[in-house]
Amino acid sequence: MARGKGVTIRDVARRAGVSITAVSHSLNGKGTISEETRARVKAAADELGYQADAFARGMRQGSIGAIGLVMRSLDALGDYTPAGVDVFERFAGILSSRALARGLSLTLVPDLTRSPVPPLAFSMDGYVIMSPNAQDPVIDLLDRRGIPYVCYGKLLDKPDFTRWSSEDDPLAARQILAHFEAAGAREIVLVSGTDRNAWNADFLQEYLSWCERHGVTPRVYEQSERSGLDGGRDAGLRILADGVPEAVFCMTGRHAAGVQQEVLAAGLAVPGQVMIAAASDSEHARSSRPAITAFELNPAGTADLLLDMLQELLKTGETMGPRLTRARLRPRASTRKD
Amino acid sequence: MARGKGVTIRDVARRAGVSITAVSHSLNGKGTISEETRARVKAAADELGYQADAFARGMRQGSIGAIGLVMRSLDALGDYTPAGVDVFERFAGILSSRALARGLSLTLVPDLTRSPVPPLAFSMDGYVIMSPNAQDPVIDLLDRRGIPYVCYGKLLDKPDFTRWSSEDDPLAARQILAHFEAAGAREIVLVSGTDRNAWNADFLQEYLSWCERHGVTPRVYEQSERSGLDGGRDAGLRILADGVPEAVFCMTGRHAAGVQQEVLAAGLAVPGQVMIAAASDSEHARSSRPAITAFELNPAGTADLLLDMLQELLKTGETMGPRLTRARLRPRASTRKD
DNA sequence: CTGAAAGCGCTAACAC
DNA sequence: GTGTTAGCGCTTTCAG
Repeated sequence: MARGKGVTIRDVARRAGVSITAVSHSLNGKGTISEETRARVKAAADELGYQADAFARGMRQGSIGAIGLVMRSLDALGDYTPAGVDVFERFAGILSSRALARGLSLTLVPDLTRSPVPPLAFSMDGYVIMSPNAQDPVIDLLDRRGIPYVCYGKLLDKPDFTRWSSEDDPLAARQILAHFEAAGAREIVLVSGTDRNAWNADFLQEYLSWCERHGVTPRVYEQSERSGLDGGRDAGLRILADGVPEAVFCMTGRHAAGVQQEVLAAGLAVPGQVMIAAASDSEHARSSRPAITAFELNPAGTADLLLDMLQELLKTGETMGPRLTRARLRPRASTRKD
Repeated sequence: MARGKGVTIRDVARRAGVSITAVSHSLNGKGTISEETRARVKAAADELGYQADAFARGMRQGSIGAIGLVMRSLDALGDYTPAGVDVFERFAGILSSRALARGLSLTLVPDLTRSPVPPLAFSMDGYVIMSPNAQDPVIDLLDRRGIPYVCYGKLLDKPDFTRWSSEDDPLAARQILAHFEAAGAREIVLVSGTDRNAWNADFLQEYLSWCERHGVTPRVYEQSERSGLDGGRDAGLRILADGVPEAVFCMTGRHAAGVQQEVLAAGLAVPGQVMIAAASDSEHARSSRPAITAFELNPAGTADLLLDMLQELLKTGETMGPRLTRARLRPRASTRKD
């Protein structure tokens, strides 16, 4: 059952009146087969609805045309509910359709280090790891097993690791800081996430370096990515208690929306007195009033680059990275100062 | 490469000083093996980090612990971008983690009838088809190949088909109509989607039957699920042009938000003059002002029921359905009449 | 209780 | 150009 209707290469060979080698070679364009035989075999295969058994083939060639996706940022959540960041919600679907276009199927594999590990997990051709953490056990496991992988986001603790792609986060960080600056803000607050990934680290570092260059005391408020709107409100209250800043930059759209609610509730004007922006766009950012300026990430472009790298890695055993895409800043009312 | 580090059953056998049969039986709890041997084998397997090759195993037993997910509602979109309906965005992730808990991995397979079909596609143990269309070619293909599947949503053109699960849509439809009625509305308009699936059909049918029972002339406005907020605004304008109703019921949260924007723009009060509700919750519905009443679907519960059915089907060759879950009506300000 | 051996469907040497 | 054959790693009779 579930095995290509039981039509084997032997059936096709019999039908076409040739050997099974002839069938294999014809269908895979491998050996030296006359055009005529090739055509006859193809016809026979079509008539029978022949489809090479993926397992048998995989067993012989050691690869099967399937890659796995591990979403580290979602592993913390039991139910894989989107964390309110557009890019997470969309990436699996986008990667899957991009992979399909290359003849690869995409399997979602939650945390490989937790049992039960699905049987196929260690037989994937390779993996895409989204938002790997520092000292990520999943990365260790793949290394130990010698399974090829590429990452969406760099490995914080392995600066020599190059097989990653992502939006250019430091660039985006500088861009938003310049955006605030151009609108006249100097006292800028950062609401960062708590996951130990490159995304948080890069923005934090650029922020700190900006503060240093401008002689401003940094104000960083940590808030779990998963705390959502309420976490944003919490951060907002803490920020206001410490003194009203000219601008607040949040890593997630939900946090930004929460901060904005509290800022408005305190009777402050957005963007008049406080500007607000987010490092990742989401429905919350778009539909808040005023709408919140945010970066639209580029999961589609990044997915393509990651697949390029992974395929190269599978083929040649190595690949060169990192490869960067660009996030697009979407200026909205929350930072419009005129 | 990518093959369990190359540790085979033979290596384990040698290490434990037994035959490969003993290893296989020990690890799978199959034959009659002494407790002592079993323990020795297990120890050897652990030390070597042995992991049975999924392809070899799959080849022998014809199944591999992997199921496929086809999202018909998203196949129409090239990039699998969520259509603004919570349940689509979440279902893949939820199903994947629920499947994992049962030792199954989940592979996303966009439209099986379009090439190139990934190699594994026809070797899946079974499939979950989300929102199958009427006369769905994917269903035909699976039937032809004899590949087991279950559906999220019934097959409109196959009333005898029972291997499906979903929220009880007719019940939800009656519930929202009663909700409107209780708030004093009689002239109710339906903004339906255009996909030919059970979801649309069931709501439409209950709506028509309600109208008939109440001697009200039905007013149905079709709008593609993919038209989003703009589509909702368009529907809103058409509705207002035809006469202001007491209530508008939209299949998607985005449509509802769009309709509400136009209703408010026309100077009408929501819910004072026009009430609005949606058949599926989404960020749009929640963050509109006033917030829009909507049904919160139950993808987690439905995923479990679907997996129950699929596993039963795989094991016994048959399963009984349909199995219904319940959507929860979330009353919000858009229908609060006091 | 344990092991030898057949064979799943396929690909790739290697003969013819 | 074409066919024979040896396995890939595993499970499963079937003898011992």
